[in-house]
Amino acid sequence: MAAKRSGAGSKRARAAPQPAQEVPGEPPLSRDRIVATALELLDAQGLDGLTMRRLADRLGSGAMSLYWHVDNKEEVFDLALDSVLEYRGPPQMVESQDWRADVVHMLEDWRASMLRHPWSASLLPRRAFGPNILGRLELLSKTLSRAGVADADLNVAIWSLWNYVMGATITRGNFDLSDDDRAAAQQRLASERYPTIERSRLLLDDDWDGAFRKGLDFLLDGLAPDRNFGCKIG
Amino acid sequence: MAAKRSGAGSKRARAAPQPAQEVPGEPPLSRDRIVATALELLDAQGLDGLTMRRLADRLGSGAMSLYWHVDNKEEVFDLALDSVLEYRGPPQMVESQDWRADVVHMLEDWRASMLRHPWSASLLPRRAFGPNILGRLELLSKTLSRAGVADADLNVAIWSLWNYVMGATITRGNFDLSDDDRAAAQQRLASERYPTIERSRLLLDDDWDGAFRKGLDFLLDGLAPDRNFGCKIG
DNA sequence: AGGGTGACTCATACGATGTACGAGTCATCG
DNA sequence: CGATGACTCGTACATCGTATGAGTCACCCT
Repeated sequence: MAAKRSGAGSKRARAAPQPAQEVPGEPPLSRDRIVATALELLDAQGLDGLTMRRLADRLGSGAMSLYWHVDNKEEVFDLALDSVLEYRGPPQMVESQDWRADVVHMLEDWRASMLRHPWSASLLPRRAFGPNILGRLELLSKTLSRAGVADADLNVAIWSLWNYVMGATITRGNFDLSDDDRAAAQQRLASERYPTIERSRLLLDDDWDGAFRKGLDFLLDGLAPDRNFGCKIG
Repeated sequence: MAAKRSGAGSKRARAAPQPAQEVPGEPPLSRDRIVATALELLDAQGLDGLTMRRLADRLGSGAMSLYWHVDNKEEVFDLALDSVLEYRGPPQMVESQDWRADVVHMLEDWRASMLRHPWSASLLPRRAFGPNILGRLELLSKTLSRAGVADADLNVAIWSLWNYVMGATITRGNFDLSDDDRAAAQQRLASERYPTIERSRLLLDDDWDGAFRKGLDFLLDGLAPDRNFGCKIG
């Protein structure tokens, strides 16, 4: 019985009449504490490292207690992911002159936030859009719109940037762990018929940040509404 | 004991002296049959639908028998993924005039191959590069290189395209299942502070293919070595 | 004062999963 | 005929997510 499952989330409510006396043990369980601890665990042990039992242990509680605050493990993932994506945007970009720099900054911050927690990249492609993602998309939209992108092109622009950032981040997030793997793979190339990528040392290229930035520039060149920005010096 | 784990894969060898007499039951277990059946299962039931026991059942064998042909479940995923990415390239593109059309065709085929098996998108970002992926990357490299992309820019170009295709495919693959989810999410936008993406109906936009193509065009505009291709009429 | 209510915790248990282990079958070759 | 090695598979184990329902305790109403 109990309240459980009222509306969308799971419980909550009740103002704050906590008796304040459990100084010795642990503070009371709460959604926020669960999410914070899940983050720790994920950072320390990766995606598979997060289990409800381990999480509960770290919180000093029984495994099943978590389910009062959270519907299921999926929700823990969703919350952890969204918490990674929190954006403390530029304090005042109300009327920035350089929309392009703003966009680049936003997207680089986005990517950096996720790379700080490598598990988050593999987690992102899930249907739940948390408020923080939506916030980022909103800000991006607003910026592009204000920069002069026609409404008809807005969605294409946003999805293109999204795709690019997502792909770059996911790829990067799943790659840097395997340094010798990459070397091994690259070696395998030599013995078979992949001459071009073998020669360009594609799998060994380490300048992820630079490549991200350059590719983003290309994309923005294409998307730029002001076309004389679109033609770089070449 | 047994051979198990010799070199890289697991066994193989032995020419073909099969006695040919099990016509009634099932053909003998084999790596290929395992992968093919795994594909069926994945297509039918999704990522979580694939379990070693179910796979074995479908093959008419015991669960543990699989492990003779395959190291572990991970390897089944890797093989299934690579099999999805098989590329029957354009028969003769030895000296195609229109490299750009070639690239677009390759990338659209890539995306389409994965979308035909929606589970594959979430699976791709793993460190193992199968031969088919490498083959696609090689072909892409060769095409770009032949089109005049400088060696120094090759890797950036490839990774940019990779990122874009990956992001687009993963996003799409995880989205089309949730049609009302998207409607619900879009509705949620209205009640909160996301005016721009609410107005552009970002989450309801259904023209994935068109958006993919347009964004790709933008990217290629940026990447094009021939810069007068880079400036569209716009 | 006493009983009820609802918020919260947790022990136990269930059904699944991946796979280690080792015994089994059988064709082949010495 | 005995050995070898390819291959199959029953059993068992640890671990997982979570359903169920009993337990604790603060609070409110009468």
